[in-house]
Amino acid sequence: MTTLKDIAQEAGVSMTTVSNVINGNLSRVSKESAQRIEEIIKLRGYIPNSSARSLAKNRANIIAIILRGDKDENALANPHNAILVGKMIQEIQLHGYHTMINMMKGPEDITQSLRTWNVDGAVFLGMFDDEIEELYSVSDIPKVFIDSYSTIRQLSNVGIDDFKGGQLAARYLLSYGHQNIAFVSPPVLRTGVVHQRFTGFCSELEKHNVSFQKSYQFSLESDVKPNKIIALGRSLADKADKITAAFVTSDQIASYLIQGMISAGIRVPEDISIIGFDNLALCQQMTPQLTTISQNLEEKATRAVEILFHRLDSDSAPAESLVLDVSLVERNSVADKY
Amino acid sequence: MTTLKDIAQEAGVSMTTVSNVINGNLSRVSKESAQRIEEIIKLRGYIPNSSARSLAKNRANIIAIILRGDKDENALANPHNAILVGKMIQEIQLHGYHTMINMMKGPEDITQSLRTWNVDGAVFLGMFDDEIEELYSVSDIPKVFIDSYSTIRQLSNVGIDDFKGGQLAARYLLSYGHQNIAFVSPPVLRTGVVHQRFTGFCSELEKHNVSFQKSYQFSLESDVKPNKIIALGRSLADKADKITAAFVTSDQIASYLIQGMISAGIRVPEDISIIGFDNLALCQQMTPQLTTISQNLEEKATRAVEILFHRLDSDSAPAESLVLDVSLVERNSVADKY
DNA sequence: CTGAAAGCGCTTACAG
DNA sequence: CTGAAAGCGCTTACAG
Repeated sequence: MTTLKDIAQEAGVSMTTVSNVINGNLSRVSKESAQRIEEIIKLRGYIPNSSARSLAKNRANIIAIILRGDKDENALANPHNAILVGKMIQEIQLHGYHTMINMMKGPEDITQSLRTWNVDGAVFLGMFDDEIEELYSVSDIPKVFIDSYSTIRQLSNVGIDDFKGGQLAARYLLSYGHQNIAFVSPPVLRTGVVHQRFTGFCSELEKHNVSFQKSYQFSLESDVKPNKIIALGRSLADKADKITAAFVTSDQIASYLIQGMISAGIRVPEDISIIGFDNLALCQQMTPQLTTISQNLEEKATRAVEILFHRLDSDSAPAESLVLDVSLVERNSVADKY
Repeated sequence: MTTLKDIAQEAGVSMTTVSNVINGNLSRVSKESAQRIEEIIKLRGYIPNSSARSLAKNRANIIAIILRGDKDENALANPHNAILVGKMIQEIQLHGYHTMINMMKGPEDITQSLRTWNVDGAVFLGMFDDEIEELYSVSDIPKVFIDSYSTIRQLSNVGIDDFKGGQLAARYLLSYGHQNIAFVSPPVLRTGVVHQRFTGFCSELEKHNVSFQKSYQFSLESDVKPNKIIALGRSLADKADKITAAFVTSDQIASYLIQGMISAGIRVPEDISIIGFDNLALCQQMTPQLTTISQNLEEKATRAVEILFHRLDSDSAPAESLVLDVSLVERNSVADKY
């Protein structure tokens, strides 16, 4: 393996000089030396050893992406996460950094990975609010969160207007004459995201003097397995004489819910209208195509990385938080109340 | 930051001894020393510096996952890739290693990442056959490929029986009386996978004395955009008087194709039968639910990582290759020929 | 069972 | 514009 030392010897200069050209400090090197060194580097196929560099500089050129991974659940099987992660990797690469990925069980083992590699910064996905504080106390590298609601002051977060999303869904359904609307989601309390959507949804109903019935709220177990959702779809189908529409907080869940309804002989949207959330590709792959609240995942990813690098570039950079807009995308899963 | 040296001083022993207990060489340390050192490590929250270790040992405890990323395409937007990657990360973590992810443009920039970090091993996804050779020449760390068909001898690959997949699809369609069957896929030539499926498909037709018509083969541009697929679906719909079924080499493509057909007023499976490939969750989220050739992605991921670690554990380990089985999953997208 | 010391491949004041 | 040398935090023969 050829090292910096080899290059220096072959070029007849000191290691300092070689190091300077590698790091682009051309002001400290004569044009001729620089050129000669560049050539030799190319010729020998020299690649600097990042471990050595990281050790000397005390930083690694690595960004960590941390995914909340419940037990043996594959976090990337969720398209929402997969798209975010994929896009972030691309962006990180564009910045000339490397990406390390972790599925996190608890805050402890995360710090471990972060510190052991001198990771420069990290972005966290799907962290629960109570875990965030702990993360702050154990590690002081720049962090940005995606979709977290936390009371911590200095938190950098990129999220969407979940409250508005709930409002839009309610308003749209109301405009089609629906009053008896079910709300279907993962456990409301566990994440701020779902809670906000729920609150926005209810507030819009109230504004129109429609009261939301507690009994129309359906929270899935944290364990979101298709079978449970399909079963719920069937039981909603039984109530189709009362409930005429449902706001479902994710397209994924909506799709299975609809399958459950169909299998129970209920038609969407003729018998029950459904509106989803996310605007995944799935919406256009299913029948009926799904009306949904759209969020821009790619932008969410891009912005998160952008903010992280702002903070890396100057450690005095303030904590930025961003709330991206959402909008309603009309397709075929909502119809007039029968 | 507390270092190994700090621990050694506090424990009143040499760095050698501390290093030994950290690395589990307990045979070289007295029980008492070991215990005392462990305690101090815990107390101080000491975390070894991986860069330093990597530099000294010349290996990093990092596995790289390399994804083929066409230009600015998000490789993880494809569920097939996302599931594989997610599962591999989990497995790699279980082995106590860290995961680094790269979207690859060309073989050169990959070697760069691999070598600069002293990566221990790498798994490659979706590599084209011609790129593999180059990868072999530029880097000699253990590699395993997923779904590659290459003529290289010593290649470790985990794949599925694509040929059989094609056969199963053909046989099933034939059993429903279909003879005029379209074959829809990404460009056949570019990847061995699609080619094999096509060959298996044709061979089964031949066996039943049905000849496959060249004009029934539809290759999408390498640029697989939904709109193109939907357009193809519409044009297939026009031919529904001749073509009665289609074998589509991915569920993703099948779903859009069906949307195109539906929008053209053609029913699936009544007018045209469709069979997909992969058995993604999507199959159960769409209507009609998709009959497909099933492959076990999680196992593919697990096995790939397993093989990689075999080779890490003993460098004399032979190149293992694995061909996982496929099977047909019957759902509702295939019907008797009208 | 234990430790002194060289070495891994870089970077970075500092002096010139 | 250039270089000698210390230092980053570990591991590993080697000697005892």
